[in-house]
Amino acid sequence: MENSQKALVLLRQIIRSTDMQVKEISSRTGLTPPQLMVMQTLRESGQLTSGELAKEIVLTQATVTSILDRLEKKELVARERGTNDKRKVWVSLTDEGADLMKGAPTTQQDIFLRHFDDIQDWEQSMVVASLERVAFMLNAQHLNAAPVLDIGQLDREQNEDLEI
Amino acid sequence: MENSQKALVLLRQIIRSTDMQVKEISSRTGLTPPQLMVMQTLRESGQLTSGELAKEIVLTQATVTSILDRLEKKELVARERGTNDKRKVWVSLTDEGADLMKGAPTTQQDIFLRHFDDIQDWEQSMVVASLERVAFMLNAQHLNAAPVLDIGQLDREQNEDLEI
DNA sequence: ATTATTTAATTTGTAATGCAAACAAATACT
DNA sequence: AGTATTTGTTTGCATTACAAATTAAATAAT
Repeated sequence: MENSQKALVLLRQIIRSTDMQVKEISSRTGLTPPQLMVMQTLRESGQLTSGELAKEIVLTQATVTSILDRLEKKELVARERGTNDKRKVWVSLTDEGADLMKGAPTTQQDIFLRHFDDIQDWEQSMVVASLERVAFMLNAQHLNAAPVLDIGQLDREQNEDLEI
Repeated sequence: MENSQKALVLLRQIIRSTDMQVKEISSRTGLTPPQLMVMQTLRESGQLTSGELAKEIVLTQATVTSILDRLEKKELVARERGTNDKRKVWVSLTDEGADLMKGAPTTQQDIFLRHFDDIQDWEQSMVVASLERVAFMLNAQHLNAAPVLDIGQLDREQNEDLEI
């Protein structure tokens, strides 16, 4: 098999594997995948406004609002109106929410890290370098998307958005 | 930053990038992500029964049924009752559906491949080896989490190639 | 052969995403 | 002041996703 084909198959395996882990952690915590994503983001970033949260996980504000409604009802997150700018709504994990996230959710990373730490130093560097390569190729692909595709469909898609 | 942390961040980038590409292709083809996944699977595997399809994309039959309902209404897939075993329902792309999938959907791979082909041979090998490493680490992690996965399935899936 | 069990897919009912559009409130701009 | 923009919510709608119940067909058991 070609190297390129191998790479694609492996990528798909990685994606799928990660996806299934997300589902597993979700069911273990009693959260849906989007809810889990919100919780993880909050754990990492601490306090965020609803809008920042939406941007971070690439969903509409409306969608995030409804997700937060349910998490708030479960008392896993708390909303607090900004005192300075009263339009803003600051969202954070409650103690209960932080507790929940302390348990299962890290396991995904933990087990990966345990394996990762087991391999040789040079191999770690190799893996990182390769992932950088792949990320770049995928990312370039995203930034390039419109010009190359040009399926003649509707929009022209200006690609000014850069991130990393 | 630690190698392991770098690896995790990169992995997340890769996942996110892929996710956004899926969304992009979806909106371009006028399909939802799950619908796209069904279409892609059908394009690859040709004719499948509803149940095989569900297993392949890891969703319930009930869910697949409703997705197929909509794809059938758009005349992108066709359902045909099995003549031999009349319980089975064979699903396949219509000409229209195949046409739609001929356009954008492959581009994801195409652009990646173009970049991939550009890099040196030794680097390709390195990337593949690294992805194998990562896939293994993620996989082991998954197998750890869900101890035993239904042995009955393995019997039935002797013809299946890459399933984890 | 008749009954029971299993298999394959659908139907039903319910919760949750996800978005666009409309909306309200606070802030910024001129 | 008066208008525009930002921030978040609400509303309405299509879709996903699943469990449980259901239908129909095939297979097993007695």
